[in-house]
Amino acid sequence: MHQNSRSANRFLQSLSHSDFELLAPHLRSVELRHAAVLFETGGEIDRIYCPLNGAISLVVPLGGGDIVEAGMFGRDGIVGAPAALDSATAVNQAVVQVQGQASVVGVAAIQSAARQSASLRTALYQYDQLLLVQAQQSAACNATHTVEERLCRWLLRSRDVLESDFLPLTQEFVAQMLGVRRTSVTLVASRLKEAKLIKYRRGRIEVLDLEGLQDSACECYRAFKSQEARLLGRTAV
Amino acid sequence: MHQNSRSANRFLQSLSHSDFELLAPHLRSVELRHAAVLFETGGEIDRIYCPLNGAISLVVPLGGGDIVEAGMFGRDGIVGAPAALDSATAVNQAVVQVQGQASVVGVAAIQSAARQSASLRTALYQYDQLLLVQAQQSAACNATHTVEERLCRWLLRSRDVLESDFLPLTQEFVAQMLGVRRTSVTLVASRLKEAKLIKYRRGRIEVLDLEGLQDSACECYRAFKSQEARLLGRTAV
DNA sequence: TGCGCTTTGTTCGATGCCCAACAGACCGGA
DNA sequence: TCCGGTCTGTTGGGCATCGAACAAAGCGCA
Repeated sequence: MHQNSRSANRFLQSLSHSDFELLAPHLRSVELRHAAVLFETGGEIDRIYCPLNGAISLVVPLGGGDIVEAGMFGRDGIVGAPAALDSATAVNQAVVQVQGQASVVGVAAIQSAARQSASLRTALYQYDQLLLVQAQQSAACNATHTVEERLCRWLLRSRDVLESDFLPLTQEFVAQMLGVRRTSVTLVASRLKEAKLIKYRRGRIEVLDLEGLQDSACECYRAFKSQEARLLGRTAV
Repeated sequence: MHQNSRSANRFLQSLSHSDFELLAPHLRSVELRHAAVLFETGGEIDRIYCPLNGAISLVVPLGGGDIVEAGMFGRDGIVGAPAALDSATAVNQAVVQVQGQASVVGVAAIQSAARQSASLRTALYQYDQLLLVQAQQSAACNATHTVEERLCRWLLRSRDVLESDFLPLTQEFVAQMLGVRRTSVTLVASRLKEAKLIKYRRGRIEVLDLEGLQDSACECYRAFKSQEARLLGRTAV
């Protein structure tokens, strides 16, 4: 039943046969509904999410209701790794950015599996490192780059996560993730549209010119990709 | 010989007797010289640093030579935890912000110890989480808060790390960490000086009014402290 | 087909920060 | 005591983004 989830999620895919067998009996399917909050900052993480499609953002809530994104994962990763490696308390909020399905494993099962397998722990830890990479690259990017560069970076990353040129997102939502005004996004987006890099209408953004977008993005996009390749490109220790 | 290092560094302090004994034979002392680079992004981490005093910044290098800080640790933490938990490759650059001493453990010894002790792994992992907390809070902060708020937050954090109101730092250096112009720091700093929150001269900043600084800082400072307290306040699993 | 809500577009003044250049002050070393 | 380099102060123009308010258009739903 969950063999197909293994081929859909990169984390499950990367596991050795024996590590996968530790988790397989405990895998369940859940729907990721848009805007659903999977866990809260300081709250308990009750399960680990292995998205099969869609996207999950990890965000920092700020006083005043604003939130800013620190990183995102889709089928290229997992969400909730700390539940397996430590206590099950979240240091951020997880929000469904684009609806989809995920395979999940309850916290008790994943902790028990992690206790048994060092290679599973390493695999989990790599995705935690990958979130750190995103968060710190965002910190640098948000401090120094323009809204246009940051928007391009973010669209490119979303495209990679969703593995589709078609991004079901509103400008309002994007603005929140970037920590800028919605009108700034509208302004920049219309420039990108005019340059034929993207097109969009009411909650649907579509990437038209991948190379062009990359040229307009800051180095942060490539920086993340190269770190991702390095981290996942080999199994460690 | 290294019993005193145990009392000086909070990580070593927090370890159980048996975990500490795993590391004790391998502890060595090193000097942390100002501006020394302990490891590079993508480079090997050859040892874990447990500062006894001074401060180490974890930074993201950007093309063009700029760097932006993602987090910092002093005797309140450790630097290089990933070396023990995964392959020994760094996802960021570690730079000595304020000179001092550190106890260090070579990568082979720490990996071997981590393989033997789950509680040691958990302890190491907590400091990795703490870096994530700093990085993602910085991402949010850099996106939405003013230079004044960010400077105050940063000074407060430095003060906590150094456990001193006296911060041996130049405005140029601070500006780099925050990802802003040096002249912006000068401008804001002189306002803080006028308000009698700080005083300074050529590379020496001194906190005069702690409460006042906290009032001028954004919520991000308190947000980090509360997460730190939560993460370290109890031993997990 | 039409209504209403959501999303996007546009204006415009305000402002915070950039950017570059230079002046002045401090401090250590000769 | 003077000199040179590092650090801080100051200027002023320019631009990106904010902030708030309102207009227009698209889409779902009845």
